[in-house]
Amino acid sequence: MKICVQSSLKLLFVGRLNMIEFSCLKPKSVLVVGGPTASGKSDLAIDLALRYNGVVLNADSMQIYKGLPILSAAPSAEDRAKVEHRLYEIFAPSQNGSVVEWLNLAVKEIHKVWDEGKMPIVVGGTGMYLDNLIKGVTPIPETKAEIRLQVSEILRKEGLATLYKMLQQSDAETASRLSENDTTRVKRAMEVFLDTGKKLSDWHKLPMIKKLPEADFRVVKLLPETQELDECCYLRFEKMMQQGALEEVRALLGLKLDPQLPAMKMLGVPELRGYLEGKVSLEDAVSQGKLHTRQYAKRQRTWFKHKLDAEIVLSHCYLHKNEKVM
RNA sequence: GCUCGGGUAGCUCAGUCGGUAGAGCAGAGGACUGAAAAUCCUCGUGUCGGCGGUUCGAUCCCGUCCCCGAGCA
Repeated sequence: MKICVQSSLKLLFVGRLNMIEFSCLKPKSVLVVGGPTASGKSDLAIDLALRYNGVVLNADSMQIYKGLPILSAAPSAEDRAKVEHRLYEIFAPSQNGSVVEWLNLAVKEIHKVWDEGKMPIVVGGTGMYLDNLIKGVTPIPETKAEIRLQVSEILRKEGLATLYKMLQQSDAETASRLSENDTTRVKRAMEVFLDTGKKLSDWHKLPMIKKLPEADFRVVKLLPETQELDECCYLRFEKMMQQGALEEVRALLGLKLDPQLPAMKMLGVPELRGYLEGKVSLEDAVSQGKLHTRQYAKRQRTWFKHKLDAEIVLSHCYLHKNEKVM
């Protein structure tokens, strides 16, 4: 009988598949690929799928939407022909997805892939999604739509300062943890309190619930140095422009969606929209798009660096031989 | 050539009724528990265009020179 010892951290200096080896995979293993945008994780996922008889599952909060295949870097027909991809482009851009919605779908798909005798390969740049999948979620019930609306109204009429004061009174612990400028989190904390009658800080003291307690997560993360990552981001945005990103945004604007929707905030959309509406030159729009892409990549890099434990860390972008950086 | 604006942080600009200066953006690092490609936190010395003058003290006032923009010739 073979004795399995999970390898400790492997540091790879060249992003080539022949150096990536997962030993002792089990029937309930899940390969996880995390890393910043443009680091080549989708290609890595495909190569892993080819090698381990896998199905690629999306863990990216933007690639889940339809309508922006170029800007979201959705898998191409060619990629889909190589290996099966699931959970891509399944929500309308008018929808507002969430971590838990994704998580429920992902859990279902992972079970299906296991049942098919294949290896689920979860890949994405949304750290929080991977975190919730691997470490679990706090058991807070879904807040009611009317509560969320109520909080939005307070925010709109009274402002964030008022909302923050309310939070200080109802949940001082969370309030002190948050910045008074953090709209997203102050809102969320207030919604939870009003809906459940229980403080968010108390909810957080409960044990996390793992949706896949039986899963053996095997993680590889890409962590290229900033300079290399920047180059990858620039190239990627240029490629998107060549592929017709502008037309894609034009079509999206035709839908007249609420600009607050996640799909409307996708990198490149606000920038190219500025050009299409005659507010900035194309050159400026593109350089802003590149800039925001690399700023985003930096944020993701920070997340993955500190929050995603991995047994394999790649210190370069994962590129195929015909692609070159710089 | 003349007149009027300007020349201040990598960029755009504010300001100092004379006591050596500060915002936004960019940049660096960080956070992140149901919008996360979201949201947020921390970090600001630069010959204040050059040279003179006035002054205890000039980036600020005066002179002069250089550069940019607009107008007039």
